[in-house]
Amino acid sequence: MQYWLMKSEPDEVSIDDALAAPGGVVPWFGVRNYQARNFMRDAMREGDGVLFYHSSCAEPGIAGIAEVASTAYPDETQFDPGSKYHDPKSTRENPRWLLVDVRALRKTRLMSLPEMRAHPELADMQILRRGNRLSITPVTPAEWRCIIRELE
DNA sequence: GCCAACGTTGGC
DNA sequence: GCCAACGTTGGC
Repeated sequence: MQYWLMKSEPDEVSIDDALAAPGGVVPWFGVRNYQARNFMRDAMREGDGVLFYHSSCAEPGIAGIAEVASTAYPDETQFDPGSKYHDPKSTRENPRWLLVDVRALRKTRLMSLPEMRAHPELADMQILRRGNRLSITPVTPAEWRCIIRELE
């Protein structure tokens, strides 16, 4: 059992959108970074805990709790010429990009970046590091417990 | 819209 | 394999 923080742009898929999906399950499409892909492919397992993070928006921060709902499988958007996630170099025989399904469990109050920074226990979180751009990052059990406690 | 940080690309 | 140029991310 591991824990993760996953960024989503709420204009694209917000925690409300995910909760409104059938069973609260959404495919985490659009990851186009090898490190993030490898986390999904090599380390994520069904039932892993997920902090649902809203990025590139007015109020960036943790907005909900979710869980990993599948192992990795090919991201269909890479094959769709009409998608902004289309990758002409990827083939169905050898797909370059994968995704996992994520099940939204509940919406929380927003835990903002400044609030996260104010917690000494969270000081080492990857999301808080300068220049961090990775859309999927591991969260330690201690960080997870701290955040869950704060959001209760 | 700015801009720092970082990943990717491609010429050599 | 180096590295400059370029594109993207994402908070502010």
